[in-house]
Amino acid sequence: MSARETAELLLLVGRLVQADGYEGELSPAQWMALRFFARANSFSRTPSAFAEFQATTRGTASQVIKALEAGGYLVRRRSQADGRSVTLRLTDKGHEVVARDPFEVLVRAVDSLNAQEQTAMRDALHHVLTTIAASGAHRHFGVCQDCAYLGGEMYVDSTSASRSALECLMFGVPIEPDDAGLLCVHFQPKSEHLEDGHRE
Amino acid sequence: MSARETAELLLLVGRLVQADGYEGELSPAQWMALRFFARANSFSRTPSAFAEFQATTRGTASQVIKALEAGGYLVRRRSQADGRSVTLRLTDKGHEVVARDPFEVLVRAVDSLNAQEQTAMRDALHHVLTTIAASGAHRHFGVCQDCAYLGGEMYVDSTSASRSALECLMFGVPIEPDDAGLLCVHFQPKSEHLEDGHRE
DNA sequence: TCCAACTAGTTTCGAAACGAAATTATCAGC
DNA sequence: GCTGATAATTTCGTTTCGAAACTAGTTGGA
Repeated sequence: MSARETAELLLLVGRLVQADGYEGELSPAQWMALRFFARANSFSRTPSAFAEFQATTRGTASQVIKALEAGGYLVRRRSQADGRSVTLRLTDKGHEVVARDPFEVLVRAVDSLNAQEQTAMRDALHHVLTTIAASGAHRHFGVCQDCAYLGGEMYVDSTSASRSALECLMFGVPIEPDDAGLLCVHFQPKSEHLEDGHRE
Repeated sequence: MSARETAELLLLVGRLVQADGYEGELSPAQWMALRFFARANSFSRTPSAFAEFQATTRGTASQVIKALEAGGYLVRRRSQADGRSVTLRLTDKGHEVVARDPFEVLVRAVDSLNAQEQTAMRDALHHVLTTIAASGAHRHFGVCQDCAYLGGEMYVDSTSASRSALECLMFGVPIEPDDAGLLCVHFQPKSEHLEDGHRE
């Protein structure tokens, strides 16, 4: 009963923030895309990855990207490894704009919670998202730190960003320091229990 | 920094659930309307209230309602108190459908959290929603129990539904037992501090 | 080498959802 | 009755979306 109420609140918050996004230069979908490309690692800055992240089709994703490109927020570059593939990158203008995201209202609201509440909320959302992703056909994106394919040097302190030579076991390539904290399409949760383990 | 991540998770969960809503008989907007009219009290089952709840215009709300009415999910009745006003009610078919809401995935996901986590999440969402509502032009809906206009008999146990003769101080009318737990347009938070008070 | 199956991305199309503005009907105050 | 406000609806043009068709590059046999 209370679970239903909480779930409704969740949906409503998303709805309100999205509605706020309308009044401005970019549409809600465009904001989502810009946020995604700002937060995705080099493996994941592609139209397909964004489509999956957004639970939409590649066609729709393509249109959103085209609009952002036309507006000068994104630039594209063909992959030299795979001629079909395309990588998107934020321009300076794009970076300026994400800094003025209307979504900052939500960030500030979350920030006004105390540390314990923030941790509880993030962990709970994490759990909910994993559950939904498991039940549906959706993929759950994540960062290297929480990924099953993370290899190389051990790290001890889970709160500090890792900066030593880590390796992605999926591709056998070193993980760039800049990429370690960014979202990845190929993310694989270590395990259900481990994912929830760091809760106090 | 972590607040940003949490906020993104929040938005993403909303997006995923909405995407799930697409595959079926009803559109996401129609699902929202059906949920709203299932959970709103008798003061609030109007097109205008739904529009405000959804942060959309009355015109858009009107169209969604018309579609649901045509599908046999809602019935309308003119208010005898105010000839302009209209009250919507779910049909049996409407009730059947909300029970099979794709959004149930989210409810189950929230339900899989332990009691403490659920409470923490609901309180945190509550706080976030209030903050957003305060910063923007949006109104925050709520239930009689948390409302500044609640009068009449005292209640002690906040977890059990109140069943004695409560009164709405705004209209000076008794609150029907069925309405006490439902959302209300005229909801007014008691105070910022009291709202956050019942946290441990 | 050639060809079939596959994958990344794009385009097109029709169905919606949306906000804005105009419209109708009703109410409240004078 | 007259005026202004309010509840709801209608209309219109724009935007967004998913589905499906399409282009181009890749992969893996035979």
